[in-house]
Amino acid sequence: MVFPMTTTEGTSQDQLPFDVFARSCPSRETLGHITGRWGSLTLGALAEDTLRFNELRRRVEGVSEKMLSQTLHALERDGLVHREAQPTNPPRVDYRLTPLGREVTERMMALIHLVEGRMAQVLEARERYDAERA
Amino acid sequence: MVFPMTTTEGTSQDQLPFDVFARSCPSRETLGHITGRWGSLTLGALAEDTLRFNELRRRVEGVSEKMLSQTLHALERDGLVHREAQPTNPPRVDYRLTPLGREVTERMMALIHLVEGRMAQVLEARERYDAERA
DNA sequence: CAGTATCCGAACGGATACTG
DNA sequence: CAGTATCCGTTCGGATACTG
Repeated sequence: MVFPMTTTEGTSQDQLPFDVFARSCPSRETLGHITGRWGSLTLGALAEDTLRFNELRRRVEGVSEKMLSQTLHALERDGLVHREAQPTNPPRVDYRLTPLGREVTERMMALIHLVEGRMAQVLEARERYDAERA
Repeated sequence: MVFPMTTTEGTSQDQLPFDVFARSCPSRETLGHITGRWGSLTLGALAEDTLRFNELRRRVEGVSEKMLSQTLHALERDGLVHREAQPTNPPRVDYRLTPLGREVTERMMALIHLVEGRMAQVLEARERYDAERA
């Protein structure tokens, strides 16, 4: 299957042109940016607020400058995050979700909240699993 | 903050005991298994069907035996996937989602479908981004 | 403040060979 | 078929130092 680099308007095929299960579909890369170790947390941190670089660093505990920078670049390039630099001194840069980013983050937060809410169950499952092969 | 290793029933605190934004909250690890490179696709593959090991390998294009095995173990330990081995020859092992796994996968698929449906927009954003610094 | 550049160890992950 | 074991290159990612 070939993945179009432009929109598919004008075509009338029923099957979706993008499929994350396909090895080289670009949607897999974008899903990677969103679900990656720092991607999901960065989007989540921006879910409620516009934040500055170091505010993000504090909110996403454990992320390094390098990784946060990389993550933001990837999300900005994919059109999920908007970067706005004020030409002041000291510099001030605000990051916020784009409309597309908000859609994506809504679903990601639904997943995150479910996981947080079911962690007790997960920890029980782990104990059972570990006990069975002890 | 200390994360409880048991359920929190009986407490009446308003704040959630688990928080993925906290550096050492175990929910971050589980979210990692779910959103990891192969975790999301493995769950997605099991969304509709019970599948055998090699069926999964074919469905999740590009995954190696090693990674699929690791991924399934992690998901099984977290109580998201159930493994059922028939003691036949040749061996037959079926993997299917647990009820918890189905809840998680529902949300993950909502995210995946959104991303697939918005990829044209993402690719446009990338072209704009790349053009601006060419 | 908001990053970039470099170094370097750790973890990821693919290929291959092997086992029950 | 359903895995495990090993090798080994690639990438991830943290610490540190530096720039505008």
